[in-house]
Amino acid sequence: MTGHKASIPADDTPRRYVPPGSERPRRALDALAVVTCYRRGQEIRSRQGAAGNWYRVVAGVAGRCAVRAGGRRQIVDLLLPGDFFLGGTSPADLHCSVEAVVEGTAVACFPRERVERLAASDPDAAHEIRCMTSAITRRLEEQILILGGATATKKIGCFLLKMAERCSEGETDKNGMVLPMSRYDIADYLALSVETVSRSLTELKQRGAIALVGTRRVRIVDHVALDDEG
Amino acid sequence: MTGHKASIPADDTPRRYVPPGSERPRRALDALAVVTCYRRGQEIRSRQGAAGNWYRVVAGVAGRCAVRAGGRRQIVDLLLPGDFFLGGTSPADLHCSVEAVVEGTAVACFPRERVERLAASDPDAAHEIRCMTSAITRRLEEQILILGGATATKKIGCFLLKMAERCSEGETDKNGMVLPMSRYDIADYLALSVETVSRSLTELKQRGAIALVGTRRVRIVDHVALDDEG
DNA sequence: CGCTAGCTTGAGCCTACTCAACACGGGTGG
DNA sequence: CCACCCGTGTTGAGTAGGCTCAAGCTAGCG
Repeated sequence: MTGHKASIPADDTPRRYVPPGSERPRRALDALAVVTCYRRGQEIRSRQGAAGNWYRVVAGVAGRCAVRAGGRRQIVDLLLPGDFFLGGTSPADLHCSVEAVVEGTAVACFPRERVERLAASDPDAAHEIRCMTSAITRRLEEQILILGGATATKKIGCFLLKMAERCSEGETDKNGMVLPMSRYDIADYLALSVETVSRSLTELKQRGAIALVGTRRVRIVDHVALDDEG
Repeated sequence: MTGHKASIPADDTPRRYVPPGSERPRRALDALAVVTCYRRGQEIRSRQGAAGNWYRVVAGVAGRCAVRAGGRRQIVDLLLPGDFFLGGTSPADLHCSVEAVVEGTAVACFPRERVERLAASDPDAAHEIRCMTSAITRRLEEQILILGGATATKKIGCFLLKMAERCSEGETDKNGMVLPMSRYDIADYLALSVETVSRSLTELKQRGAIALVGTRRVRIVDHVALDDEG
């Protein structure tokens, strides 16, 4: 497998982030947000009480990472802008952290107690929290289906479809989407080796299922060929 | 892979279940429960509105199953007594169902609207619901870690450890635990072939990491040997 | 210019899948 | 009772897919 050691970046402290004007507050929850900006590879963790805080990715990409025995990294959950996640409550014993996958990832933090209090007083907010958790569950289940896939090429295919659908807000796919992560990150996300990721992508390209512009930009040509049976 | 087609059992309708005396009502939620008993392989689905109901396994084992192109079954989430799950909100397009893994699996159903109403009025119940969802999330994340494991033997090892810890309530492991599922089910749960599951178990036995009594009863001898690096 | 990080490609090996055969136990029906 | 079947589990032989190791290639940057 990869064995891609978690790269420790320059350790300047995360700096407070000024929310851009395009991000308008939408819900009662947003009043609680504290947005912070992280460098690539930097660990995302609030300064106040570690456990149970809610987070939302505002920009960039984050990943919940576990490090296995042997130094292999696994990205358990990949978080794109708009995705919520719960910090601190890691899978049991496994050493698990959340880190920024791309430079300048901005993450909003919602302190646990304040969320709890808001949920207790505001039924709408409570309902929204339940929707957030069900979105998390759906992501994880889809990831399980991808990981259970038979071959590497099918894993990559499903991954690309899922990413296209998750990235599609913003720029519609005239020229395809930009993969927001390196081959190494994809490998750690799909439990493959980097070489296999690269080979599968070139195979899909030669098959005519996708088109690659540079290394990061992907345009999906044949959706059916990427689906579970290709 | 397995290709173990979902076996269709005799289709008598699920019959109402009389809760045994040992199950005392513990929470406000339990007042909403309707317990039903299912035969092995039978699909678990409430007669009233399909989507969004809460469930809890009372006895037996249930599994959230997806069927891939090619007929392969994958058990996305394995549910033991005490585990909650949310019905209906399947992973997107994939045809997904919940079915009883062992004969006589009893499942309590909590109708969606009533749970919602209870959550809106009772902060304690709302908090408990949040705990249930975080338990679901933890299960799924651990499953992702297992599926991302390098070799089949490590997958099986982690699976056995996890099962031992989840089954440990009740009979402590004097003579080990009883695996509540067939090799086929384990294969579909870990995305392996049945033969590989069988081979890995015998390998672990010969290595002295586990002891097998018959086919279903497993006693874990060397916990460390089963952990991620063996 | 050299360095590094990211990406690709090749060669060889090893693991897990496939196909196949067989053992075993519990049904069911003659 | 035995014969038979079916579901389950194990084991073997051969194959194919992915990992490892290794080399080379590009782009960005000091």
